[in-house]
Amino acid sequence: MLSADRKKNRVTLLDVARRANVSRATASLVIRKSPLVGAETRQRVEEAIQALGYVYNMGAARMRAERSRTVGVVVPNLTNPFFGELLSGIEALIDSAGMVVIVANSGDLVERQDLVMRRMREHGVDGVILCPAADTEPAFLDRIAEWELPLVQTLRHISEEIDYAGADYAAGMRQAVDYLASLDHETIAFAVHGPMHSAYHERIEGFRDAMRSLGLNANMILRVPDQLAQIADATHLLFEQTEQPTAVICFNDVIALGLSGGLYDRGLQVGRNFSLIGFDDVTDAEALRPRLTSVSTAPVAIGETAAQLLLDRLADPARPPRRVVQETQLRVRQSCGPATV
Amino acid sequence: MLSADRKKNRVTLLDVARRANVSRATASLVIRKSPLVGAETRQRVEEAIQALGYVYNMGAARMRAERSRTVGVVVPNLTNPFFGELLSGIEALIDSAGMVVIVANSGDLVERQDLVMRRMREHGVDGVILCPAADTEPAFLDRIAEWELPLVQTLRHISEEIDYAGADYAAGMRQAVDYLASLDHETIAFAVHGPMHSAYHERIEGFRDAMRSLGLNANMILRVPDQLAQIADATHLLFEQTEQPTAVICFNDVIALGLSGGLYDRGLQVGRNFSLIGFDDVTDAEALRPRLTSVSTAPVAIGETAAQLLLDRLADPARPPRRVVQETQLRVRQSCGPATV
DNA sequence: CTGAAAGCGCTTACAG
DNA sequence: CTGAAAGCGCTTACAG
Repeated sequence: MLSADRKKNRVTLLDVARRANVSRATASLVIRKSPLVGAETRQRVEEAIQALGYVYNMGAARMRAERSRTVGVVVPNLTNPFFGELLSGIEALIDSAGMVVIVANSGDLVERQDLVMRRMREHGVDGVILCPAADTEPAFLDRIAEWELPLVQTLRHISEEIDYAGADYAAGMRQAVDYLASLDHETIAFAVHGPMHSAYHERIEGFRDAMRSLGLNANMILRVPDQLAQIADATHLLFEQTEQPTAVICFNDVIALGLSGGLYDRGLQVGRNFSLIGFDDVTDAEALRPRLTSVSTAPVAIGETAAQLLLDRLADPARPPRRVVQETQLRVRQSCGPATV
Repeated sequence: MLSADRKKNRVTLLDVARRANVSRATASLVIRKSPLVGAETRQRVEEAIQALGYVYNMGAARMRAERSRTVGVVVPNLTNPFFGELLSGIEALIDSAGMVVIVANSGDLVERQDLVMRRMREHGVDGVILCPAADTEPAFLDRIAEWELPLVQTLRHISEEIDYAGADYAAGMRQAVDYLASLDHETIAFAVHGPMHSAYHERIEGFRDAMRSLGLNANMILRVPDQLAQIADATHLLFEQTEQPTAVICFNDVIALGLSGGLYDRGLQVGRNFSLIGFDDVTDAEALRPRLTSVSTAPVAIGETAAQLLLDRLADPARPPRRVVQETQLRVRQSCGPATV
């Protein structure tokens, strides 16, 4: 009954056209702001739209026009504030392009990612921005290319032939290492966790290269738990190495936050007895005590870039693929001090 | 050219039907898993789908069926981890119902919210979950009701006649106050910030009622900056009151994190010289030192509840409105100690 | 259980 | 600048 009412009441473009004494095609042109329509006609149509309370039906338009003004965004995790910031940047740009974003969570699982991408296709998104789940095969992206579904990779990349927006993680690592070296640290640990993907490897390699080029031991890499709550209790790992580190670089600020607590629990004073440096520079970094020195990767800006890449590709599907890699920035605060050996 | 190719190549239900030697209607029934189709016929159709690489066209289906399997979610902020967790809960449930979520950011601005809701309508979402922007007028929700667009409010509520999913903020405040009182605190400040909306007022009233019912001064409410980075510097406000508080309850964990730094900067030891209690219990609470005692409001669970309310309403548009208000839980950690006066 | 027909509300050429 | 016609790919009654 209800939906029957709704249907019956629905005012269509034809109703508008009739009331304005024009054809449906003309009314359609007015709505799409075509310059082909005369000012007087346009006004009549707009009045009719107002009077009738006409609502544009994207569903019908997309069917005919073969585009939906909809883009998909799939991320491995919605709970992590980092992805929230990324999403925020994407949404802002997509919105200002008059489009809308459909968001989905892959849980960093390739099977779910498969499902989610299929669903995106059925919903007829015009394109998708994907942070590929760990272990995504290149063949998966090839398949999407066969669908002719425009795609951009973000934060992690699998294929060189597909647009990518990210940050220069290796350079960020070099900034962190160089800074610690300038404070005379020589034995520096790198604490990592999480799944292994391009961003993971870039950070590891960045650390290694930077250490080696300074003639330092590049092998002190230790894995800590994924869950923030358990990281503090893994701090002892720092003190079970063959050599005693005086500083630790963290894969991300989550680890930095966790180790910061663990160091405190051991009675160490971060920035005095031990130096700690984070990665990502989430908002908490500034609020911590001592304030956390961290390498900023600006996720909001990455999101905006990813969205712009997709918009550009939609405009020209044939353009060559681009990689836009943002510079990172070291935010020096209080969590590092001179090496005291 | 490209899109022409795509169009030409598109395999439709009619192609599938022909290949399987059935009518289009029958093929449609198979896709929608209707029990009306015989097993042998079903299999033939499924083989044809496989062989042809048929992709279901939601756009066409939604037009005919008058529903889109799409729900809108509009939040005032995507950057705040709290909303990320809410969104995560919503997405999980909506996904498992075979639907998809369109997300939008109102920026907590009524004008943008207006725009965004209009866009949602044009896109034909089946319903929307809204965290209303501060200063949303009840008339705004009435208008949406006139659109016959199913709606559920979350975290904040404007109208009693519309479904709502939230937490019992007032009870949470009472838990915080009672706990501090049990440690003999008598002069307790309440630090707030942000826009004023139902959740704001509920916390304020919850604080006041709890304090008054213990015979304590319920008026020590102070506003701190919205931005985390600036909160620490507002800590002095705590020490410019007519009476000297021995504890502060924070409107949320962001404030708690900020004041925790500010207290540290003044040489105070949280949990010894001064007690601090947060609200929301974000993941950081456990990682801070001293560990932050906080009232948990479980945003993921609120998101799931909101999604379930919407699903239920979609199933029965006429059902009476419901309010589902989750219990909060006090997570006692290390940031509170006995009053030392 | 299956088929032929109508129609959802728009946009796109094509004429004029 | 405007109009008449066709069609996007499905689902929904209605017959059989």
